[in-house]
Amino acid sequence: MNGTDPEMIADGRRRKGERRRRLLLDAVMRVVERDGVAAVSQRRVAAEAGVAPSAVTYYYAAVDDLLVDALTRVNDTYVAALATLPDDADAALRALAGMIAVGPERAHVMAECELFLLAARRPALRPQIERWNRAVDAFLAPHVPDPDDRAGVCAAVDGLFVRACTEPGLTVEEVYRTLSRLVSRNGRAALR
Amino acid sequence: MNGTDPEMIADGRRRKGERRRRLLLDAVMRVVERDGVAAVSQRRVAAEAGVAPSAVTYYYAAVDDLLVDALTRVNDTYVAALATLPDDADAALRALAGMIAVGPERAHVMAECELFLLAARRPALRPQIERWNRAVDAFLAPHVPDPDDRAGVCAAVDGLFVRACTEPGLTVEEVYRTLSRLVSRNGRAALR
DNA sequence: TAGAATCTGGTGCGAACGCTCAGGTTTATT
DNA sequence: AATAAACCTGAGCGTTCGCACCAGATTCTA
Repeated sequence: MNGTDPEMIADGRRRKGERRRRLLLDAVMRVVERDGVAAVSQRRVAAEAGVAPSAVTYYYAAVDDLLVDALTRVNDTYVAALATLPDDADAALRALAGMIAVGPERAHVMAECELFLLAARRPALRPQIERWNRAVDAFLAPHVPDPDDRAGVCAAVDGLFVRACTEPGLTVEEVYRTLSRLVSRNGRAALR
Repeated sequence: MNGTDPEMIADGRRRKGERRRRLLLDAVMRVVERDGVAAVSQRRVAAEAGVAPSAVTYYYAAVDDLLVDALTRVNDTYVAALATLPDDADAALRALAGMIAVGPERAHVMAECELFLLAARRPALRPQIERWNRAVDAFLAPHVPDPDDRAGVCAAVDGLFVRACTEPGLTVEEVYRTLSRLVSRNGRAALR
């Protein structure tokens, strides 16, 4: 994320502004979770955050910018999470599966997916996509050395994210099983 | 698709109606292609089809129904296309890659992707998702016999669809390469 | 303490939205 | 020719939307 840690800002005015920004972004996420990206509007977010509609305009010139910022933040958390997964292949895959198949907390997963589709149309989000792709690729690199093999596993990770959106009942066990199969077939163990 | 072939309907009135319905659905696809699912509205579709706004309401009680119908049709074409792919593994994968990486004609690919995300919220679209998943699974079954291995390849297919949306420059060659790698690693050839 | 920067909430405009409805046109049936 | 069914439309109602504008409150700097 481009945002500096709010607590590190000296100026108390700006600090309050940053806090306010977070309030709005959290509200956006709640709206996305409940009604989807399409339902995100200036007024609705304001109502969700308990704030005057004009406050949204104050911090974001257009609602579109708000959306971009919110989805960027979601991507941040995922990229960061990928970077801190354990080194051990099995443990890492299990953790990744846990990130994908999260029953009730689907909001972030769906937001990440909607980010992908949104990026297909909005150039402003393209860098986020590339960041995500690079992060997945880097995470898999140690376990699936061959780039061509890795491309398939990367695609599968994306596909599993989508499936997690469409199938709320998807379990961590299922995702883990699929992932570990893929890695064992395409990864180190399969190399001759 | 539930719709009967319009040309087979005896009643000229209904036939005209069916033609009209197609006109609207084509307009929807054009709007989706240009501005995304979010931009689909009664008035916009009507304008795109060169029809009075009330005409949309006449054929579809709510715009949501229009969207469901349009996306269902897209899914129809994909499911049908999957069913008629050649038996030969290599030829089939090449054809599938051609379905995914279609440069300018991305509209249908994106529509299929948006269908997936929409279905995450609308129960009316759930059956379409399951139909798609079954179709992919059935297509891959001869080439990737083991169900657990197949799950990974299925996920990768979905992921490649998403990637085709976010990367307009994705080539058929790249997709084919990835797919054939996956199948050779997970499929018949890899079995012991 | 003065002044600048930041924040806040209220009001309102123009546009687009979904949807209803009364009534007119076309086509099929009898 | 008469009746009915299906098709089609223009006008319009009520709602929501994004955004602009601005007066006043708050907060920091000097």
